Amino acid sequence: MANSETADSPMAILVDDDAEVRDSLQELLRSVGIESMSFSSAQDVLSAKLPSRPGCIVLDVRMPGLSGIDLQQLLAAKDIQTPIIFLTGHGDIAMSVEAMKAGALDFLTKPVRDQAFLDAVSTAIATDIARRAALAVAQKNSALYESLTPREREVLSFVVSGAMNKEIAFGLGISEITVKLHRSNMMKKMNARSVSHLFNVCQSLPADIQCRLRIASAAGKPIARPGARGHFAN
Amino acid sequence: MANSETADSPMAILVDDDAEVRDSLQELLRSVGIESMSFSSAQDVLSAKLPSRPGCIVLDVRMPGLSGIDLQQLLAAKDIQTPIIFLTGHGDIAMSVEAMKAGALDFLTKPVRDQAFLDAVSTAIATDIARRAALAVAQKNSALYESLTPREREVLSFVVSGAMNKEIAFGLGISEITVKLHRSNMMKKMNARSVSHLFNVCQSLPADIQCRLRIASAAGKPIARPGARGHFAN
DNA sequence: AGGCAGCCTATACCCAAGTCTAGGGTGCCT
DNA sequence: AGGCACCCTAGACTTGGGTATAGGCTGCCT
Repeated sequence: MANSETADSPMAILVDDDAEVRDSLQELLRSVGIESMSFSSAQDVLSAKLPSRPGCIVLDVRMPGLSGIDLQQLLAAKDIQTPIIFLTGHGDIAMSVEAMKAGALDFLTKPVRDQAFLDAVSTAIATDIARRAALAVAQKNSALYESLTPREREVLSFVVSGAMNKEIAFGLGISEITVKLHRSNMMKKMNARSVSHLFNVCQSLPADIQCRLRIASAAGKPIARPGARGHFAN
Repeated sequence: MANSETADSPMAILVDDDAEVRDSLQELLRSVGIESMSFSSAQDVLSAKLPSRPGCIVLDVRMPGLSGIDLQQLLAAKDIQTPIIFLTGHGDIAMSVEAMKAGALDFLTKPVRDQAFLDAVSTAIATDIARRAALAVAQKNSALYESLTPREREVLSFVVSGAMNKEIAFGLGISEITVKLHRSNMMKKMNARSVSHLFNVCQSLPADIQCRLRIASAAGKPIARPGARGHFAN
């Protein structure tokens, strides 16, 4: 039926060693219009090229070879953050708690009520759509940041920390006018019209870059300061 | 032993209907220098005045009257966000998953290994310390925000959205010079030296206030704009 | 050797932001 | 009626940020 949309329609990934389970779940998902693909082992998932579509991964825990829990960790190590739902007949509390702490979105037990399963999958897909949207923004902005020269990045650090041009100039040991140049170029590259916009762009930047920003700007210390520069005092 | 420190030392709260369990856990915690108080029912916790110290709540699930799960929800409703650890002999996977989804930090089963219990409590306490630190900052900044007049709050919204004074003036239907006045007063009250600092202050503001900011500033739209004002173009 | 990117500097000018002073209006509380 | 908080406005001025133009330096690639 619905097959023409290989684009961005959600895709559930089922991993279970029991073919019967896979088929019935796929059928169930198809009945509500959710496409799915299935694997019979964790290894198959790792070696397969997963589609870059919003979706979720439904994992059995006990399988020959790698367990579902193992796969969860391996996927995390590969930085694959597609939401994971566990679905198992052989689990215990400790296992479910570990899985949840490791970021699983849900942990269902077989036999599962159809509606409970569909709800979990829907929630997971919605989560993934939101996650991917945020990721897309982060990557776009990350590319902007990468286009900056070293100097421009230093200036950026100072700017987001609230330093004035003259402070930046002092901090970098260059003239204020040069700071203006770098700053101006940086703002253009970051596609920011004002400091506020710059902040918004920086906000949705990968965590590692944000760290670099804060560390670098530690020199330019902001925060408080009662009678700083004849401004507020008086 | 350690009793003189009623100040900010951590305090675990144990809730279990079994006096023997309570006593042995308290003893265990005392052995590693963690103070604790215990309750025999969920009702007692709700009616008691909980100490405002960093800590965690250790909850049995099955108790006469309100269950641990019930108590978790009631505490959440009362906006008490002290980390919760479940410790139960009568749980199932569904229950543990629901508890974890509802924000529980851990879900242990009796009999519990001493070390596992202590680890969970330590982690929870550390979490709470961090949470409370963040909360303290949020409350301080929230107080700053509350001290603003309605006009100043409107101006703040525009400022964080990157609007220029003249845009703010147009948006509010007042003169640019009045905007400067409000803006200046607002910056002083918010204890911010620059737009960047203002942003940092706003960042650590309660979520509800941040919402108000964004909604209000939706009028002043930021983002992109190729040839906006003769600046970049040319 | 020439071209290019990145870095630094300078002068000059414009505009946006912030301050100071000095007013006028409203509504609320005592 | 006076005091106060909040809101609005104006003119004159200072400072900070941004642009344009114009130049010199290094190092890398072709």
